[in-house]
Amino acid sequence: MEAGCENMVLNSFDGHKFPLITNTTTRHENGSSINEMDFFSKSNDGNIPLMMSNDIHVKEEKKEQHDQQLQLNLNVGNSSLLTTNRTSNNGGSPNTNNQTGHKADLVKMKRENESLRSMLAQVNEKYASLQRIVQEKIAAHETTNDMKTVTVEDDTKQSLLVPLEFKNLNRTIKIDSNPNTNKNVEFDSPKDGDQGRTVEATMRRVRVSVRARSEASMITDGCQWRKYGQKLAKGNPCPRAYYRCTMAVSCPVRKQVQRCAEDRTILITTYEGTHNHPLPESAITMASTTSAAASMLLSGSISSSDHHHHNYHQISPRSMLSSPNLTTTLSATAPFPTITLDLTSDHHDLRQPPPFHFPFSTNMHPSITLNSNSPRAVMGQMGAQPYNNVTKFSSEQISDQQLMNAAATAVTSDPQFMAALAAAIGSIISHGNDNDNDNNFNRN
DNA sequence: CGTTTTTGACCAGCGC
DNA sequence: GCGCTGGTCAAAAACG
Repeated sequence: MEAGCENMVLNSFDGHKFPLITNTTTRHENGSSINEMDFFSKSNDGNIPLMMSNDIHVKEEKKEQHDQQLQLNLNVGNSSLLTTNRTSNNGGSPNTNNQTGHKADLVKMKRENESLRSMLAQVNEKYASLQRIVQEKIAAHETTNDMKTVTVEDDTKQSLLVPLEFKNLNRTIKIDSNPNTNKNVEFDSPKDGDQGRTVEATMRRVRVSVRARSEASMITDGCQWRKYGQKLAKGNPCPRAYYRCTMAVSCPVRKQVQRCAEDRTILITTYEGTHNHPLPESAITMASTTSAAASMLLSGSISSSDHHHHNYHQISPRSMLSSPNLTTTLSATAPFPTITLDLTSDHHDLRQPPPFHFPFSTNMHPSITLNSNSPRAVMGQMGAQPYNNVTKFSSEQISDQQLMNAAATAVTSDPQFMAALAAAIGSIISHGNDNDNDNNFNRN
């Protein structure tokens, strides 16, 4: 990855509110304690990741208002609270009226709570159902795809340790050897027969970048890291720090942390490699998110209509992993294939976190019309130099129905894509389940 | 004293 | 082949 914001990409959570960013303290440079932004962590008393918020909106698109039961808006609780807090100070209402009003409010709140529980239960049911489908698809896929079991010798074991983490790299490598099957991911394809080594190398080379606004020097992702180097990269006055995972002796995962040259409030964290050890719960969200991103990159779920002229992809804004305003850009022309999750936005940073949106609302698919007319606009977002090979999905050109259809097709046609999504969603949902009675997500 | 960070040196890949 | 750059190593320093 070049200095600055090259290969960067995606954009997300625009227009949404994150909960207050929590800062944890971590021993760091110069041995001093530094602030560490923790947007994938849990609250003190709950398990909701910070990517979720006090204002949780799990909604389907407006077009699906007939399915009101899926709408989940925990803001209702706030309104109830406000109602409850009304007092007789204004106008001096009689106590009897107050008591009656309070009782009515309590009843109303109770009903709302029941309603919310019901909605949450339904969401959970749907999620479980989807997960079952995912598992069935994966099982079916694995039995029919003989290529899948050959190249990664420890695939099963690794899946147990780190579910779905870069799981389909083997497929990518295999398919790379067959230009007819997967042209859309063009990187580091092995040209010899040394697949064991190339699998390892490729697993290490696939990168997932996370851009987030933070004054902290590092984001907390649940893993333990040891700094092993620092460099001044060309074109960026901010040094790039190199960390390796120390949760296991031989864990190959590295990460680079650097501030964006164009906007130093943006922290760019680039992950590389696959953990070879069980992850703590607090690390699963980040791991799942990054692995989902990488899986999409490697599975070929993302593709361009013009493979030969566009190998830089931006999926926007309603793609994987999250809010309707998330955009994701893939770079296959960079030295390593890189997908960047951009958690920054012009109007909302992590100090004003957006509400969580159920990521299944829409999706993307290779059949989605591409718009390659505005590469410079994309690069403007990326804060990088103009890049010739940019393909941009234009959400404005795609109707919600098209997106939904595309999503359905993508999900049913690509089990690995489903698995990747399920991993990301699963971690979020499971955390949410653990905490459905507590909406205080703030830490400290 | 063990662990972590710092930082200059070293190495590999790439372009010219 | 040479220089540039990114990435890693490892000895020294710092820290708890």
